[in-house]
Amino acid sequence: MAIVPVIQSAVSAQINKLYQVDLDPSSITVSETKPEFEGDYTVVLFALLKTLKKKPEELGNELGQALVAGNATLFSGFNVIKGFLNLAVSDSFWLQFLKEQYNDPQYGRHPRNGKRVMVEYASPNTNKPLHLGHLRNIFLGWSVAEIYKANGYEVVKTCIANDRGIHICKSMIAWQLFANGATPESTGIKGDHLVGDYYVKFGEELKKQMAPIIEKKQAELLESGKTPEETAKYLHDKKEELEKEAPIMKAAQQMLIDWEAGKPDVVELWRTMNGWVYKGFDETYKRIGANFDKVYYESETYLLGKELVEEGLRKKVFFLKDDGSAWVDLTKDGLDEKIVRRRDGTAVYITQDIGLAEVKKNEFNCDLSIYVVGDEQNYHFKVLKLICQKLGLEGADGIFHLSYGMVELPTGRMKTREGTVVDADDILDEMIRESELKTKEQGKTEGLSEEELKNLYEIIGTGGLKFFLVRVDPKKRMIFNPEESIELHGFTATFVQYTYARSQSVFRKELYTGGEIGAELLPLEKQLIITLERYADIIKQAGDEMNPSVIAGYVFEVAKLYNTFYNEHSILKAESPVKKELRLQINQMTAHVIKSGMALLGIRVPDRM
RNA sequence: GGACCGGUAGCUCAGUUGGAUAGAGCAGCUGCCUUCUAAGCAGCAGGUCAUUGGUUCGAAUCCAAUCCGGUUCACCA
Repeated sequence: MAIVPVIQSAVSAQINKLYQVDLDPSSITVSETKPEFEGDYTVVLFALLKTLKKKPEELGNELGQALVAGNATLFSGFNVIKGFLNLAVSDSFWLQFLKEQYNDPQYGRHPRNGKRVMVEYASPNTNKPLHLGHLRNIFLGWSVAEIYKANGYEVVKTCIANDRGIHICKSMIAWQLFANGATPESTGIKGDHLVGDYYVKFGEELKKQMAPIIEKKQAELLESGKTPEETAKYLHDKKEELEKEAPIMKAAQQMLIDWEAGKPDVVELWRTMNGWVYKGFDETYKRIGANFDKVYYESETYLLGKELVEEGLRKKVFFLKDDGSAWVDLTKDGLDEKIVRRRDGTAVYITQDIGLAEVKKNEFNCDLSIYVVGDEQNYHFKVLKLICQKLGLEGADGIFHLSYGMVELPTGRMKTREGTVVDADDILDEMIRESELKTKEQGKTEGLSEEELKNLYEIIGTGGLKFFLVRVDPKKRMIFNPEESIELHGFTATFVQYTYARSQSVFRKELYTGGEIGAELLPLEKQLIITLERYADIIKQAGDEMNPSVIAGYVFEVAKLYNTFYNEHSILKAESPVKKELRLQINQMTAHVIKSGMALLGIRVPDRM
């Protein structure tokens, strides 16, 4: 059992004994004592003063004495400063804890709880390669899934491939017009990039075709007496409408219609080009360790939800407007009216999502269904959950949108049009190249084979990127500074990995035996054990908050403290054999927690670097 | 205009149901390798916690208002 609840119970019990007052143990504030004070844990007394009708000093002293007397194996002393009761936990407690846990490979993980959770993440469009924003999504989603496993859940990782729609048709048209039959094989270009290139090509061609159309419209407007400002505004507002006049846009829209009609050559091309993209994605997924238990394809789900609209109309959750479109009124919930079926009878995005939510529930029956999607869709998911609840769908309450902020560059948002989008493969390559450079500079890898070296560069490079993207609170938008991301000092994966490698270098010389570890702890030894003790709690917190940055911060804290300890006390040249064994066990437990914590972030740690 | 999110050191970020003198990293400055890995350690310096008011033993944290930034409110996905 974790120590904080133990202390809370002890405090609660002593208060009951002393003052005959019943307090819920979890209501008692217990925190780690700040380093500038003596003691290990602090009970904050202020909140108790009123109910117990005591002065702070008085209560602190009475309670402190009772706690030490009543729990001799746990507490070794106390002091009271203002309203804070500082308790010293006896060394024997920590030594016992270390003895039991130092070599447990499952340490920190929680037992199975019988619950099942689905995590949907990544979910790319199939018309262009992955970029930095996807990476934040993927690292986050994958990590949250692992954190849920560590919290005792069974996890189903899913992905929805947005494989149909106007976006892919744009790539297809451009490919037909300009590619001369180019394929990934014939060009040597990775499939997702090749398809993406034609998506860009489409945009360029559209721009070309738009120039005369805009010019003509502009002349018309000015001639009809509009001011230049009015004209500019009109052109801006009606941009999309005007684009529909361009031949290449018309062709793309026709292609979408043909696709929905199942026109064989269109479907064939669609299949081929999506195939290239998937192959490209798979390569990227593989190098970053992303994986899915189940992939849904929008082309198979986009017609879902239509019966649910009928059902919603029957249940009066939805209503019809005069033109035949179906809506839901969410104004009472503080939102707006939202369309769920178009005038022409076709489903909209939200309708598909309602249908897919039902399919997911039927197929996997998860208690919780997490969607890792950017915060620009906050409104959408609020609506989705609300509609599912109103429809009375099973699992509606389990829908949770794990919303994360956009990744920006120091120069601002990434923009396709300005070519500032950071490509996932490019940035990974760069990180790995950089780690190779720095590793060679360090010159500590003598004796490793070519393959081991290549593996090492990858561990450091991809690990660095993952850590960088996952170390900040998901909710917040973050700034990606390329120079900072390849940094190897401070709050980085490399620092933590290096710390692990250090611990392993000790074990290459000598291993723990499981023998005697003595009866006393030096301050740094104790501090490290106290920090390691928090690991299970950290895993729980990260799960409750769906927040991997909790793990990242913790692992960094452990590494920092270990380095201080390592610098201050020699392990192999300890003062006595007992001390050596103690430190070897601390070394082992620290190494395990670092490795395990990093694994929850999808980051591997090397034995040497 | 409505809804939601954010504003903490020069920069990037932490800050547990409100608790002691608000913490890290980077950048800057000063020391420490004949030692288990210096990709490290120790130290110095750096703050109007956006602003104003309120709640109370106590507020970066809760409430209200204001300012600034972002997202969203499509018969797009």
